[in-house]
Amino acid sequence: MHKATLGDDVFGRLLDLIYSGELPPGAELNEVALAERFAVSRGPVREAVRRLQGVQLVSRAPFLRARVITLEPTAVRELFEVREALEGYACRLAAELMTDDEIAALMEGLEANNVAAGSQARISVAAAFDFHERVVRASRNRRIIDALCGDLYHLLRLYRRWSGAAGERKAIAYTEHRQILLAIRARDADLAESLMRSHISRAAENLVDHLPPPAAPAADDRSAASGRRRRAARPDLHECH
Amino acid sequence: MHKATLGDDVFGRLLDLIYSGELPPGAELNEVALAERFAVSRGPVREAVRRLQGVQLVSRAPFLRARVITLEPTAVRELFEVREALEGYACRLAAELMTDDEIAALMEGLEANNVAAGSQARISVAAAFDFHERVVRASRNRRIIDALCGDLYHLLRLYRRWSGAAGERKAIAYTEHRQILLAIRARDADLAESLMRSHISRAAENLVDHLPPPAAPAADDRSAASGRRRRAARPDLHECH
DNA sequence: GTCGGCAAAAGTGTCGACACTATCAGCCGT
DNA sequence: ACGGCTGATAGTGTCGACACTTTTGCCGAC
Repeated sequence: MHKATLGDDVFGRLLDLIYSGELPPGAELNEVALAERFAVSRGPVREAVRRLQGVQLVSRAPFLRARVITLEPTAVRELFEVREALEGYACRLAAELMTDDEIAALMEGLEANNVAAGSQARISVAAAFDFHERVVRASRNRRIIDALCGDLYHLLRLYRRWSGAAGERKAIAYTEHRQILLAIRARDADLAESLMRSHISRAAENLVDHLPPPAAPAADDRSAASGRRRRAARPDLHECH
Repeated sequence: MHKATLGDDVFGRLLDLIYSGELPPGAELNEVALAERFAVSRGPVREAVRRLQGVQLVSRAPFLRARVITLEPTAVRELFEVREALEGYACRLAAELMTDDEIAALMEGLEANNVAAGSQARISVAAAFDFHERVVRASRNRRIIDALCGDLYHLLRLYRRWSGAAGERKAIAYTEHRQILLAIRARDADLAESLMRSHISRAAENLVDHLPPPAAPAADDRSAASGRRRRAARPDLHECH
């Protein structure tokens, strides 16, 4: 069937490199180096980089080197405003369109995860993703789903990866998620949208407060380009939005 | 400075072909044919087509031919829902962020255009675009601005190009625009967002009602691929959203 | 006459080489 | 010594050719 093309493969691998921190924010993407590394020609690499540019994970000008985006607080704010608008609206649609069965299933998953959260915080995070994703998909709007679960989701992961936001929001998130779901079950679209917006807004504040120092422009760390350094302090710490 | 690259050039030219109707919805984009036509190699054409895919103006699977998107009513609805969410939010931000001077200037432009609309309907449309664009830009959110004035704007133009929506909304639009602007001036963010949403929602209904028949799958018109036919009935009729 | 398989054609994916542009080091003049 | 200029260098943009996939048209079997 759809035999995966090399470009798609390289795209995924570059995403992994970015998520893993091997390509930290601000790192430059050298087409030939990447092509060598992945043992492919420059064509697929080019295409993958262009796609990353389309997702706004890398910034690029015509003849200049492509760079992984930096984590400016302004950009974080703008990203979360878009999430507020889009995911809030998706939540409204969900309140109008979800079937009772879907709501019940989501509620069940939320509760089941909450009891498990005490011992294993990790799976709580995964479930938080799951909650947001399921609400978004319930909007039945392919364009919104693609935007939130595709492009914006990548950026979100990147920001979370590099933010030192602590886990205190994990506990709060459950409560907020539950309130949102209750509003959906009550078919109160206005309330559901409002709650989702507040939820995301608070997550944004939490995240921006824990952003790393603005990439201290001291010229000491001049080695971020092609090497494989800067191991992640906490290799896989995610945070609840 | 930024010497335009061939890929950018081809991208723009393809946009023109799509807008002009020479590449109608559903037409397939042949890379070699386009490369010949533009007197460039397949590389730039490939890149341009990929960018069009990123903007969702063409749909494409790995080894299949790229096609200009079709105008399904569902897709129109989804597009306008995104506009409702995003542009409504932008309107809220505008109500909070616009300076009094900006508001006064926009009001002035709106009024000036209204008096001119009686004689020349064409410029009224351009001004409607201008109104929406200026409100969006007032959101100060680069991500929202890029989305609405970039990707989604292209789609909007395409839909309007192929919809037979009549001009009765032009008159109504002025009133609605004015109400929105009054809400902004009153710094009533909730009202401004709500009004903008209603405005866009009504425009969506108007547009979807006038969509062309769902590309009647009768096999009579098998000639839509590479030639240059199907002249526009009304070469440049735009419609107010 | 219709259906299924097969081979040619059309089209996209990938590659390596060449052309053009930006960056940086060193040189010259002041 | 400092600033501007000029090469060399690294990197991206473009090209034409080849490999792989899908589609299409044809042929024979049922």
